Amino acid sequence: MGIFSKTCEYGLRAVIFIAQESEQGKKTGVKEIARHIGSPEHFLAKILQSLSKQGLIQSTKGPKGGFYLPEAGFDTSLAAIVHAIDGDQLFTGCAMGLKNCSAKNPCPLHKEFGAIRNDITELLNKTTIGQFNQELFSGKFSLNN
Amino acid sequence: MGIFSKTCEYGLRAVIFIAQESEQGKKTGVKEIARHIGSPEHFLAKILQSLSKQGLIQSTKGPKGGFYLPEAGFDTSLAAIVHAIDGDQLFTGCAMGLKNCSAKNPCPLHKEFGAIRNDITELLNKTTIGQFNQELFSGKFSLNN
DNA sequence: AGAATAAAAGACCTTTTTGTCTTTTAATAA
DNA sequence: TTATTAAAAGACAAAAAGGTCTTTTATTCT
Repeated sequence: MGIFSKTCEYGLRAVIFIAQESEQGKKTGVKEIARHIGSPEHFLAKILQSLSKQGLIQSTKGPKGGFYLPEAGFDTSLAAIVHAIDGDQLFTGCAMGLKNCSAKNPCPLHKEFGAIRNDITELLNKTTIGQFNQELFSGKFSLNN
Repeated sequence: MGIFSKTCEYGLRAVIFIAQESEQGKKTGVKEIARHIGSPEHFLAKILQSLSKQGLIQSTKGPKGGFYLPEAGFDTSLAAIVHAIDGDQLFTGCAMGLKNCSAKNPCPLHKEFGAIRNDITELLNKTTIGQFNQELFSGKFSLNN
């Protein structure tokens, strides 16, 4: 597996896509989102329901309904999404899986991986959901295979 | 989940421990290794069998048998262990799970995560299995909870 | 040679992750 | 107010990861 779980990969791609649609005032249904990001439809529905319950995206039911980002949502960090789906393992866990690993009781990789973890955290914190819209519109960035 | 699979976490801890024992000319049985690194015994046995089959560690059966590192084994990189257990996903996979992600067809995180992946790869490549013995002996580093 | 030891091999089980399907609830529009 | 639409909810299933147990094979020591 990669850095993120599959669930998280789908979640990130979906929310970034939703941001793009939302910028044009559109709400988007699961079916269309799934098609655009290349994910299983019903599985994605679950993920989006969870993100919605956690307030990271919004939704309305019925005709003309779908998922969308509220104003403030564009500034949500990728870290918030990752945290909401994968928890804080990536941000705080020991690379070697030791529960009591710390500066006082370090695993052999504690220091070096700490630096890398900081880089990852920093990147995910500073990167917002809405910041890719331009490149996505122009086709420079891709969200599907 | 963390950066590595649980299997890989156990594998890394075990091989580093085996290196420490091997430096003193000792062979070590699964039972003792499992106890020292805090892993399930039979599960670890599978992992070590696999690493042994791949030539990263060695073993002999019977009384006075056990796992050990041959001379050259001390210079094996952590990357080699990770690769043997988790494959190359960590080193080459797209953060967002896109199969066709590349410089020509990048996902939104392609460039930034590429840099982080390079750091991880570099660290794992330059770090050898044998280089922690001193600190492990002195109790500065820990492999168990 | 025979007993004891320890890895190798493989069957099997449990939990988590990933994925599918159906029913219910809420919103809209005719 | 009824039909339609789309998310919410939840049951279910498949696959992968994680873990356990037993049998077989190789080695050593007596």
